[in-house]
Amino acid sequence: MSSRNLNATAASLLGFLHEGPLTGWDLVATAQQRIGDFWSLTQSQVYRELAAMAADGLIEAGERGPRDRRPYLITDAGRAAFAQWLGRNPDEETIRFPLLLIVVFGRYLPPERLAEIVSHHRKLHAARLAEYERAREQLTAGPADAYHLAPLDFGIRYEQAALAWFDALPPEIRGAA
Amino acid sequence: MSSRNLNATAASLLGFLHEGPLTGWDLVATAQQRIGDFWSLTQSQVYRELAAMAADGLIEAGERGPRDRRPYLITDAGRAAFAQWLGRNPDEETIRFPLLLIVVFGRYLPPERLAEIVSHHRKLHAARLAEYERAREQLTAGPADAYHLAPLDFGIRYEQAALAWFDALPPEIRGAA
DNA sequence: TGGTACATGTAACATGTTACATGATTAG
DNA sequence: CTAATCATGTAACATGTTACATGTACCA
Repeated sequence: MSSRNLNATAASLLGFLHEGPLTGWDLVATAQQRIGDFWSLTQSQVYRELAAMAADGLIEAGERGPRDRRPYLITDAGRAAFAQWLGRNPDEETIRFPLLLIVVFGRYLPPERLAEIVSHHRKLHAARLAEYERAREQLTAGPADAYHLAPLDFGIRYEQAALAWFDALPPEIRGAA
Repeated sequence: MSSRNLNATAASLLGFLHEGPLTGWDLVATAQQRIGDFWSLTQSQVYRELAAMAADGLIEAGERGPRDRRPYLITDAGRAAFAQWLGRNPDEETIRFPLLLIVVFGRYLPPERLAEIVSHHRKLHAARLAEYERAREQLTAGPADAYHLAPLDFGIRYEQAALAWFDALPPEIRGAA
């Protein structure tokens, strides 16, 4: 019961556990699929948070199943902690964009190399946009779920804005016309 | 000379030191102003990286000036390390967007509260857009500097996309019409 | 029967955050 | 003379990343 206060990663795990017991492994997969586009986490982190939350009484481990699967269930204390976290004003987003650092210091790089880096990243964004659009088709095929659609819609708008930015870059950065 | 390889934060400090010697304090201010919108760093981190880079021979401390100001100058090894870092393929950006977590779990929150949170964040984004636009006016007033303008342009497009997203949210999330 | 995917966990380290301690200089 | 700002730095801790160790079950 060390009772640190909940971070967003731990809180998200509690969120998923509202839908039923899940193992660490399942939680990693669920989180990557459902929030991975705007909230990254690793397997190590998940097991660490699960151990801490179990110690704090927010979750409880069930019996081990096949392959040592160990499902966790949320407790009433866990539900309360989640509700408390959810009602707080969330922090503003942080963006860490290494490519923009390269651009800022672009004068120190041979122009062709800069253009190559930029063009490579444009491709990555185009691919992500395509992926998001496929995901949206899948989501909108089933019953409407505004809460899942909204973040995806953000991703789509974000990638569209990014592509427009790439295309508007001046020749010093983007390379030959 | 422990020679870890350069992280983006340390590399950025080296980038700024190309323009002349700066103290830790100056570097914090410079970094926050020039790259703070897409690469956050704290004062603690800067002093830590400076100590590490000095130990690695990438920078050298000059004589202490008034108020114990301690300017650092980049060495040839530092310039080489920077060039090497700059030429690498940068990682993809990471976005950590707590508001989207709240939205994903929005079904567990009273609708008015969700709408309130969302509306508050919309205001923050509108304010950031206004700030960026002011900054762009200032930048475009002087001699054109594509390398600084480009990241700012990204910020503007990003905030515009964000605002459009807010305005397109369905009533379940955004609140009453 | 051998490879792949499933599953848990630890260790070590890098990075990021918050708070504090200390003192110098400047402006009012 | 006093408050604000400048300036350096440390300490403690939270979070994020990478690599590894161990073993299970399924499927071709």
